[in-house]
Amino acid sequence: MDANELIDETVSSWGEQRPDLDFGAMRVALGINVVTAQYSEIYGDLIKSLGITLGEFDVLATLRRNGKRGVLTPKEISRVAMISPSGLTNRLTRLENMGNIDRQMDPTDRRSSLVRLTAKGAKTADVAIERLSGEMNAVFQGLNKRDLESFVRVIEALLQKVESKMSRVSI
Amino acid sequence: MDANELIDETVSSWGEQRPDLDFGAMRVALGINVVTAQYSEIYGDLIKSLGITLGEFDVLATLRRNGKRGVLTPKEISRVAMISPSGLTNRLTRLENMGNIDRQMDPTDRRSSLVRLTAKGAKTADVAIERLSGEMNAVFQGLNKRDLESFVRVIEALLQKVESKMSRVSI
DNA sequence: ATCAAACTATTCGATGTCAAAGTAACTGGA
DNA sequence: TCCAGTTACTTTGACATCGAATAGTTTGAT
Repeated sequence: MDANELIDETVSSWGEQRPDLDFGAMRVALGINVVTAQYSEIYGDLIKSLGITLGEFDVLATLRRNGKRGVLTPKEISRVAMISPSGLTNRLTRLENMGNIDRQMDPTDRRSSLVRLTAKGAKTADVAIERLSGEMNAVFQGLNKRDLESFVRVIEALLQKVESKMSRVSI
Repeated sequence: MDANELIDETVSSWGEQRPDLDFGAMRVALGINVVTAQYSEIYGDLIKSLGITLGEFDVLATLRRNGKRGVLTPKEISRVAMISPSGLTNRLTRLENMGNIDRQMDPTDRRSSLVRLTAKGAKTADVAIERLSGEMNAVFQGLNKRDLESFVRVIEALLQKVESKMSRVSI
């Protein structure tokens, strides 16, 4: 039984148990969930061989997008990586111990610090983004062009509906 | 800055840093990720008031789809809920302590057990699915019909590409 | 009938996350 | 200048999850 069948079975059994409810949107919502979960696992495995997790890559990628020696404050990183302050501290500590980043005092604000990619960290980020972009292109290759355009429109519309709170955007 | 702009900025900054790579698929992939993360949070908050998490609801829903007094073995639950055996044991223990399920010996296989919804658990599942299906319908309401059909086709195509390993399907 | 292999659920240890409290530093109005 | 409020990061404690190891049970080959 493949994923689509399992989703169909889930939705239809709900329809039997609760005929008073409308499960029209549920098939789509479940589909998105499963697709995301599956590909997150694939992407995670892809960079696991580099010795980092997807969450740690979020941080490296956010820095790398700021330049080969990207420098940002933890505050700026947490904004786009959507992680709690305590979670970010732990990620930064791990990445620092691995030698992928270093932390320096911020001369203009002693509460803050400056997080900077090391040469090793930049290399890690570059290899990871090469693999990820390649995998992503492979995933969407061969899909109907018109359908894909509609797909993007729907995603954008859904995003506008929740634009209030921001979330994970790195990679 | 809304979600779409943030994604655009992410992709375009990657394009500047790595002009040798193709980030065509990345905008779509990031969009799906963000949409899923956002709505998972919304759905999670929705049922938090019932005193359970989204993962615990996965279990209750899997049982409830099997009837008002749904009975399944942990093995069967873990198959569709995509959770490790140890993680499921913990979820079942929590749900049992809350009085949402009970566990009995399986008379036909003494290695296994039978997990059954209590009346309270069935009620919890019913209230939760009412809220969730309502919220899901609201989310997709007002979207272009043709685009939505294309959207579903793309989701199904993506699912077929990963049909090997199965994942979270409950709800 | 016996026994090795497979299976089911649980326990244990480690990991990663968050919320809340804590520490230190900055800011601006009186 | 003073100091209350805000901000930035870290620490702490609680918790959910996973992988590996474990205990008991069933299955199947001989």
